[in-house]
Amino acid sequence: MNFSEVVQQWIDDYLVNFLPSVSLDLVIFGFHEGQLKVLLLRFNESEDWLLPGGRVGNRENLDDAADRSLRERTGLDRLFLQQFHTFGNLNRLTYFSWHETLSRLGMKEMAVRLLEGDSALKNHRDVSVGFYALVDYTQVSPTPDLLTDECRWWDIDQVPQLLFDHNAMIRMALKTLRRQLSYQPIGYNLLPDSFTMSELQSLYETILGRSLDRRNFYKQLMNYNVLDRLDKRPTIPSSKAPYLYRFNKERYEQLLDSEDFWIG
Amino acid sequence: MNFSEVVQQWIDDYLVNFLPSVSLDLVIFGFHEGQLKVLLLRFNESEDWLLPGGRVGNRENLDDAADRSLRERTGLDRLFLQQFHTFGNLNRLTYFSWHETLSRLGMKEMAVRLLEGDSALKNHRDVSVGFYALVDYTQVSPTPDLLTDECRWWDIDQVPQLLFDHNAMIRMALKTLRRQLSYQPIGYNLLPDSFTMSELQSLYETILGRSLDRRNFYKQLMNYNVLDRLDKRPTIPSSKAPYLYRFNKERYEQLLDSEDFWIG
DNA sequence: TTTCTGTGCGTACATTTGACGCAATACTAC
DNA sequence: GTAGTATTGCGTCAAATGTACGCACAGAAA
Repeated sequence: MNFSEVVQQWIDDYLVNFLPSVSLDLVIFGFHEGQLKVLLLRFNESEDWLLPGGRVGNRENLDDAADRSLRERTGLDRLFLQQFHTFGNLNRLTYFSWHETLSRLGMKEMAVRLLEGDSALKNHRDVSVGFYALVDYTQVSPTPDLLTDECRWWDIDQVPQLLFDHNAMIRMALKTLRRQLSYQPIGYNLLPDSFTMSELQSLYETILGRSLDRRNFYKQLMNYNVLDRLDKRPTIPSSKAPYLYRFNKERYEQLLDSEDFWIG
Repeated sequence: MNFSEVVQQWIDDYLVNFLPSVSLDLVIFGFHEGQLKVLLLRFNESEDWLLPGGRVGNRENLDDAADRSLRERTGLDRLFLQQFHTFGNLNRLTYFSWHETLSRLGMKEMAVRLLEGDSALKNHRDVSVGFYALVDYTQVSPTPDLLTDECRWWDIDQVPQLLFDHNAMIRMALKTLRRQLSYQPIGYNLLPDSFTMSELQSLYETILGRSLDRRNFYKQLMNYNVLDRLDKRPTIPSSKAPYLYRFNKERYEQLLDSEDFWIG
C-alpha cells in the first residue's frame, strides 16, 4: 500500500467512525537528564514535525479519546492528562495548510481532491481540543501512527518549526503547566516510581525555568505530606547515599482534587 | 410556521452552514442589586431552561462564533468572553437527552426522526466549548432565539434544574471566574461605565462569596492603579456623596495581558 | 450644630516567602 | 582512625503580604 492509499484509507476510516470537525492534539511532556521534553511525530516521507493528535469516536467520550490517543503513542495508560485550550481559528490549517503540506509531499492529486473537490472536506477545518500529558520518560515506547514515520522526544527548547499551529499549542500548554505547578504538586507522572529529592527539584526547576533553594523546596514538599521516604539508593562512590522517595498516591490525588480547578 | 417546521428549518440550516459535531455554550454573568446573575433561555412551549448556545460557521473562527452568539443573545459586543472548558462526554445529551426532551414536548415524530432515522444525526452528539462572559446587566436586552420563548436573568443561587449538563457548566464557569478574580481585576464588563467603590466591592463579595474589609479593598484596588476617580455622585439625602470611579481601560488591559493565563 | 455616610490614611499583628547558616549523617579513600 | 564529599534536616532572619481595625476628616442634611 503506497502512501496515497494509506491516506485515503485513513480519511475513509475517519469519515465513518469519528466525529467530523473535531480533533484533539496532545502535548506530551517527559523529563530526562534535567531536560523537559516533548513527544513529536515526523510526517511520512518529509522533514515536517507535528504534535500527536487524534479523533473522537462516534460513541466515545472526549476524555477517553484523548486517553486512547495517548496510549497509542506512548503505550501508557491512566496518566496525568488535562485539557488546556480548544483551538478553533480558521487559519489553524491554512497557515501551513494541509494543501500546502500535501503538495510539498508530492501529493498534488490528493491535495486537490481533498481541498477543492466537492467532498465533505471542502472548506473544512477542525476545531481541536488541546490536552497536555505528563509521562514517565523511561516508560514510554514512542510509536508512530499511520501517517508518520518517526516518533521521538525533543528537548523543549529545541523544538523545530512545526506544522499548523502546533508551536503555539506547546507554548500554551507549558504556560498552563507552569501555573498548575505552583498550585499543586505535579510530578507524579513525570518521574519514575521512586526518585531522589534532587531529581524532583530538578524537575521543578526545569519546568519553572528558575532555580529553587534546596532547603525551602524540601520543606515545602514535606509540608504537602505527599512523599513517602524509602530506602537509600546505593550510588556513586565517595558520598552519602541519597534517600529515595515515592509519591503517596492517595494523598496525591486528594491534593489534586481539593485544588484542581478545571475538572469540576 | 409551527414549531416542528421551525426545528426542521433550524436543523437544515445548521447542517449546511455550520460545523457538525461542534457547538458552544455561554455562561453569561451579570450583576444587579448585589446579586450575581446568569442569563438563561426557556425552551419553546415548555418549562425547561438551558444556557444560550451557538454553532460555529463553516468559515468562522471559534472565538468569533462565541462573540456572535453572545451578541445575538444580549445585543452587546466586544465583551469579556473566555473559554473555560470543552465538554465532550457522551452522556451530555443522553442524560436529559434531546430525545426525551422532544418527546416531552409532544414532538415524538421529530424525536424519532432525529435520533433513530438514518439521518446524519443518528448517534450524534456535539462536543461543546464552554465560554463564560461578563456583561453589564443594565446594558443587556435579553433576546430569545428560534427555539426558545423567553430569555431572562436568574439569580445564580436560584438557577433551576437545567437541560443537558448545563448546571455543571455553570458550576465550572463560576469556579473559573472565582479563581480568575483573585489574580486580576475583573469587573470592567460587569458594571456600568461608572460606579462607586462600594458597588465594586459588593461585586467582588458576591462573586467570592465572602465579605471583604472596606479599607483593605480600597487600598488593593488603588494599588492596581486601574481606577480613575470621577466627580461625586449626587445621591440620596443625608449623606456624603460617594465618588464615582471608572476603569482605566488602557491600564486594565495591560493588567489582563501581563497575568492572563490561558489566552496565550 | 449634630448626624449621617463615605474617604483615606495609619498601625499592629500573623502568615508566607526567600535567602542562608550549620550541624549531623553516611559513605569512600587513605 | 581521619579527611573529604554529598545528603539531610533543622533553625533563623528579613522582606513581603494579608488581615483586622482605629481614627480623623469631608461633605450633605436635619
